Amino acid sequence: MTPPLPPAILLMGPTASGKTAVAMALAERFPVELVSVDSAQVFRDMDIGTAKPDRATLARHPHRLIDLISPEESYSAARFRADALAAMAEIAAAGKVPLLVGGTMLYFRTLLHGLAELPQADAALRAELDAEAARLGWPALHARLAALDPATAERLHPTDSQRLQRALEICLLSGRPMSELLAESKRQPPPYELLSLALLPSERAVLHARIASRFDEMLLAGLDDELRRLREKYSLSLSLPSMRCVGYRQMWEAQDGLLSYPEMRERGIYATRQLAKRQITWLGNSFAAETFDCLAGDLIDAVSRRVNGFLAATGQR
RNA sequence: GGAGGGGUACCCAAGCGGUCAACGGGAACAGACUGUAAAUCUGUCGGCUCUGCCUUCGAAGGUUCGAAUCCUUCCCCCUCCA
Repeated sequence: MTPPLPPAILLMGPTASGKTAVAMALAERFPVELVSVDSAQVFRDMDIGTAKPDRATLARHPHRLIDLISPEESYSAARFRADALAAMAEIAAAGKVPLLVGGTMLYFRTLLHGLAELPQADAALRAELDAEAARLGWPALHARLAALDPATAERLHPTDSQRLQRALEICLLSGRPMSELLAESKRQPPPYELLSLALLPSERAVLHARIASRFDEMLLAGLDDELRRLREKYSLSLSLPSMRCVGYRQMWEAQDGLLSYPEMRERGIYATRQLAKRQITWLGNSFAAETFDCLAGDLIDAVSRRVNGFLAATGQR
């Protein structure tokens, strides 16, 4: 007879679906503590463009895994898993229920399934591979991968730069093909009784309208200045993960005169919509989550009722 | 009023007698995804009874075996001169 697992709640949804509002409402009503699942909110000083909750909200309901690193650094799915499990353990030990909220679906997946034992990122090697790709083109590196790891090469498109780079990195660092290492890995579900909830829009067009007005709000709130300050304070480049975030990248190009202001706005909105689409694809195909229409008027009540039932069933109420 | 330039698919844009349902790019839609994931990449993208057919390149005529491409008239837009 094993002891029952402690409860934890996952709240997933595309950008602009209203995750934060729901999470705040839940935090008001239930003994939960928030953990952010967001690859952009980990960066310090990137507040407006990543739609971080405002100071007052954060003071009332602290979020874990926000403001972890400088925009000069990079985060990773592996680090997220370790950080998230540690945060969850702390919360559970304090008698609270972890509520993981966010839109970075790879991170949710990693939390749910675990990762294979693969070598860490190696900046020097990546730089070498980048240089080689600049000289020969990614299809040439794809051919190189085909010799080292035919199965993975088969699976990857010759222009999928990022995955080709990683697959080569793994082969070169470990001396073994990525496909083998993956095949050896087994699922490592987190030691919690999970309630997975997904927020999805019943009408895409409404989400698109929200995305546009939210982007305009960011511009009004001073995204331009925020990026200026970041560029003064840190040593940044467009190739860093932080500066590839939606909004920052476009604003960077506008500040460098590569885009007009209206073009920047338009492309920022496009990029946000495309991000939302990718998140929706994940939610539609990869997670067994209970879905709620994020456009429904009674969203918060509906989610609250579900959470209430879950916590009652797990003896947490 | 005069002189030029232009109107191409949702948008931008190439084409300038046949190989054009029409290069590119964008958007949109669908999908993939194991240490960069707000990233990276793929597919579809006029319609259909879909190895072919139908309707499209401002409008209407015309030339031609054959036109988005040539001619005529008309409509609209832009620039310059008055």
